[in-house]
Amino acid sequence: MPFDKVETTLDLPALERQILRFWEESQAFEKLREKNRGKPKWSFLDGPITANNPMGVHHAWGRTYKDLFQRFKAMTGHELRYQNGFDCQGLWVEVEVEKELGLRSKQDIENLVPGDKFASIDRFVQLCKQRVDRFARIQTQQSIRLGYWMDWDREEDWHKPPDQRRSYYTMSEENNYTIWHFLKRCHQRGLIYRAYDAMPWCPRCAVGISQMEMHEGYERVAHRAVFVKFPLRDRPGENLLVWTTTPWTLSSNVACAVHPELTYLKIRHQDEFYYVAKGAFTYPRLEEEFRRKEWVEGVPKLKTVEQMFRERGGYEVVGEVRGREMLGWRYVGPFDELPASREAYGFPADIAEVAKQQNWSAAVSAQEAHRVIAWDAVGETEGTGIVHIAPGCGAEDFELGKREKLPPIAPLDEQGRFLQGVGPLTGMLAYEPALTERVLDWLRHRGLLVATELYPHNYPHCWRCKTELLFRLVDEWYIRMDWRDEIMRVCYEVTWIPEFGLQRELDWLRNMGDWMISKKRYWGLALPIWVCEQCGWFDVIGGRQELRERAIAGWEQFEGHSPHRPWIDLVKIRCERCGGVAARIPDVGNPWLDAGIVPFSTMRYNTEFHPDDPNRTYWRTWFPADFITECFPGQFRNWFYALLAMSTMLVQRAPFRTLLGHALVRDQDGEEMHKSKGNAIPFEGAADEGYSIVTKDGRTLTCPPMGADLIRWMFARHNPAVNINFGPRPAEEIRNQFFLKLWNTYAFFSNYARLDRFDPKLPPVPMQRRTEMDRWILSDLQLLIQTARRELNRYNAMNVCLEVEKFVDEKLSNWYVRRNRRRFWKSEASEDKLAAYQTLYEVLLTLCKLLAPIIPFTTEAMYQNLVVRGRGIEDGVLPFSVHLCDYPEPNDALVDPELSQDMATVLRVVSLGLSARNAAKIKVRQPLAELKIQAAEEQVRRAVERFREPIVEELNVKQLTWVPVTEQLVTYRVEADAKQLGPKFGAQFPALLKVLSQADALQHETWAHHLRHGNSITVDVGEHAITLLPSELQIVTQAPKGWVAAEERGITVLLDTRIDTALKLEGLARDVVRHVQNLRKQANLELEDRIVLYLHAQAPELQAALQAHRDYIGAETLTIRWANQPLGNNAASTEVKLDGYPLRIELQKA
RNA sequence: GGGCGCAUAGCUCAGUUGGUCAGAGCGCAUCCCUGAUAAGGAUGAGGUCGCAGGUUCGAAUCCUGCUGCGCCCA
Repeated sequence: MPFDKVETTLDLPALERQILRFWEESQAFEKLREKNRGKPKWSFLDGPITANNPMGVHHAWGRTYKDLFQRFKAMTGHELRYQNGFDCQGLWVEVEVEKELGLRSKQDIENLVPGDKFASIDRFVQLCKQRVDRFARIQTQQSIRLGYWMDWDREEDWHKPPDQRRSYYTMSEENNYTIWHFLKRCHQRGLIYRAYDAMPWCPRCAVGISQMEMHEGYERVAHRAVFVKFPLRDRPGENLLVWTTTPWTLSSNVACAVHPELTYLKIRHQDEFYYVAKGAFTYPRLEEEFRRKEWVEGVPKLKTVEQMFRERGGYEVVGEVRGREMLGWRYVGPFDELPASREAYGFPADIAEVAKQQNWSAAVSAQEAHRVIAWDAVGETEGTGIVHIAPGCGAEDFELGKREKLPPIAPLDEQGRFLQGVGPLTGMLAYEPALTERVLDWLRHRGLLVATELYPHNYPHCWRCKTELLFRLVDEWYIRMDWRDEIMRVCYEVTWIPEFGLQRELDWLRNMGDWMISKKRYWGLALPIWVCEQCGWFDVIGGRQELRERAIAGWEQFEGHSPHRPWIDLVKIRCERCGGVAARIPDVGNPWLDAGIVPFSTMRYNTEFHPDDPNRTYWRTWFPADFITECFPGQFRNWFYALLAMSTMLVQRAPFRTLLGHALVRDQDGEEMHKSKGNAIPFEGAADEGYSIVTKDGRTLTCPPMGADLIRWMFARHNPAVNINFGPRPAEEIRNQFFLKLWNTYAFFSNYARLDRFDPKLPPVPMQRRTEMDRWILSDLQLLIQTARRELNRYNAMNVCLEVEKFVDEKLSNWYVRRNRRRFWKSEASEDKLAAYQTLYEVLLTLCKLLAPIIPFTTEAMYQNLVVRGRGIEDGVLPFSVHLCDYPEPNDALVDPELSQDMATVLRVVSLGLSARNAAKIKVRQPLAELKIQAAEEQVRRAVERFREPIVEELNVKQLTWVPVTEQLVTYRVEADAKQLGPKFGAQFPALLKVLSQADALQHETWAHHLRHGNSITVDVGEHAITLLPSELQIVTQAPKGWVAAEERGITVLLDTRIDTALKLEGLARDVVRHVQNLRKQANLELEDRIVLYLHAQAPELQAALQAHRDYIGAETLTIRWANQPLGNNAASTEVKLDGYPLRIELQKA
């Protein structure tokens, strides 16, 4: 069974496609599951990926970890679940479906089937499900391409409902009903409540935006800001000067706030008086931003308030008043004549009703309530220091309103359109420019408008559709989180990687508000809250069975549908308070509920769905998960939070034991990846198809595919706590630095083993009869196995990869193979050659298994050749795939610490020798007579004696001499650092130099000795004794004439640089060999081809070299016949120059 | 304003029981190799390990304060 020939040009994507077919045909994954069935369990819980778009390359980071640790656990003999998860429900899917259909509003959605809201919602929800299915399929294919082994859905599975598929889907019935169970538990503890708040609202999506979502949508825009006067009621001719960037909210003004401790100016301007904060009056607003160009194109610099008054005819400061003295002043609001300002408890009526019930407001209208109130948050750096308060149009305003018992005016419907009762604004959209103009007209007509300006600021936009947000007073449902201490306790059960994860999670838990769980949308968890329209009673339903039992209407129509809108909305239950009919609230749920329940919903916790396992045996087996891993930014308040909160509520335990968080993927220059910037990399592009990116300087760069293994390695070798800079440049680096070295070492082995018909099944050469080099590489290999096992068990892939890179590069490729090439090249079979093959074979095979979890394709390809082709598995001893192998165990008998240490020393000595050659500018091909080595440590001597031969060969010297420390090898001189000492001593410096240069050798040695021990020296210059610091002097090593020295950390080497004729000729011969080899290659000869060679030179020196080293040249170049005459036209030929002398080379295959 | 994290060579980053740890890669310089070849190798220059204190025989590593940056929260 010969080994296959291995090409040294590695086409990773092509190789991977081949391996994917092999796995598919050989059922490798299924065989692996069979192999591990019944073994100890290792429970991995997949965080669901949002099935809304194709995966980007950034998803591959987490998925690399997921796969590699699962594979590692499989190879160490564990049974796993291999269940992937898809996140299905939520606004993000809705928005994409809307885009596809060209829908612009909720009205459009509800009119998908014209005139039939129920059918429209049904259709929309179906389309959302279909989109999820579409992208779940795509992501499945992509994940398979990454080499991610999971129990993926197959063709037949896609036709089944989500509950019956292999992956889990958060839209499944079991998932939704299990959340109901959780919410019911919350309700039983009295934690579910409904509350009103003035919250950010997207008028296009007609939905509330949570604080967290709002952070994602800030953009700098310029708004028309207005200065408006509010006439004071009991002070004729006097006005408050108010400023706002949202003129539409003036329609809902109820109060004005001042800071009680600020000083306010009273200003006379055109026979009227204005109040404005003293600091605000002259404050250079946004000057810093203007200077830093954090600005909006085309917007002029802002004026100070003072400047505006001056431009409008001047002003005069006539007095000062403290904010606290202004409290309670009553004023006339700009829209007081409209009905909305005249309703007691506020506007519109339903809000007023709530305000009355909840005691937010006194029994007054906005018009009656107008007054100056105190607020500590009022500042002087924007506006006028007098803040207009509209409790129906801002979160802080709403809080203030409740404190002051002010009636809220909430003038907008859910699309941001003004309701009836707001006069000329009625029917207009709050965010349309025409509305602002109408407000300005209204103010102008009444003489209230003092000035307008364009004001640039960061304003929140909808994170999905980019529409500017408004603030609306709406009711939402919440889970009260006053049981946060319970969750915090549970956090300590978890091993957090990185460790600071615990602190972050605790910090979030300490500071988070109540959990808003409702969204006024269509596609998502149907919140199981039924409300009585008569009396306001509500209850939470805990599952399908309970709903069926309590349904008084609609169950028949609903039955057979998943618990989604609109069907679930048909089911009514009995109000237990008044006996009326309770209907489900139309809201859908927060998607983090969907993802947070999965430790229960995917593990047969819900006995309604698993009547065959009433004691939850399965759940007890797999809960809690041993391991989860996700991208951490954001997840401390999202998935991790939801998991911990829900599990704490249900079972008072953490649902996972270890959490590995990783940071973000950036482009190769450290910039955030964005499709619009052109620097984002699609997954297929990186893995398989090639891709292009736009670089920092705007050029488009077309890049070849990396292959999945290269992607995986780049992620695996990175520190998970730090953002990764990902792109073609680092990919190329890693490819050359690691992949090609591993691959070419493997190719080297395979190709020679093939020629030699090496049989891996031969009895092993005993260790005592292997070379020290063999035993060394095997020893270090055991240490590598130890490291890999230890670090993977700690979920630290980076340490494994970095150690492996070092091993492959420094030890295996650049030392072991390089030093041992000739053992493989020898033509005769010998025990030494067999030992070399067996050693390298074991190293490569072990590396295969060691790395199989990280780079499953490359290692499989290597394994197929090394084992299946090269050894044969027909005896059934060895598995047919590397992934069915056991993970390597270190063999302590092969560990030899002394040997490892000695080899490390040898590498240092060689490096020193090369340094010396470099200093002498003599290339390694030129042999030299002698190398002397000196060191104090006995261990160095042992190492040098032990590895005399490789050192001699590597440094190409004829003789290696050990020199005891008692013998003087080099001399030291001390030289002044003129840059430091010149300025220090000035005119004295030349004298100092003279003293140093005239001191004798012994004196210099003594000084050097002191300095080397970090001590200062004292020098007499004229009549002064000068103290010199080690940093001010340099120690110069001086070698004897004809020698060159190098020294480092207690080891000194001395190289004889004198080249006599014999050495010269040998050097020339080596050059000849090199040129012949070059020509062989040009002639496309195979490694093993024998040749006829013709060499011709005129120069006597060259002739002498050819003659003296004829046998050597012949042996090196596989020459079996020497030609005395030129070989003619069929031969490959060339003319080269050696040391300036021409040499003619001709050769042909023998 | 509070929390968390980061700060090591021009760039990107390794460096956990505090003791040859001052490192790697890229870039740069000089050179080598030319059967790993649209690769590879060697050598070299380059850092007060953010700043200031403290603990210790000894600190890049532990503690405190400060500065700067990032993220989160208010």
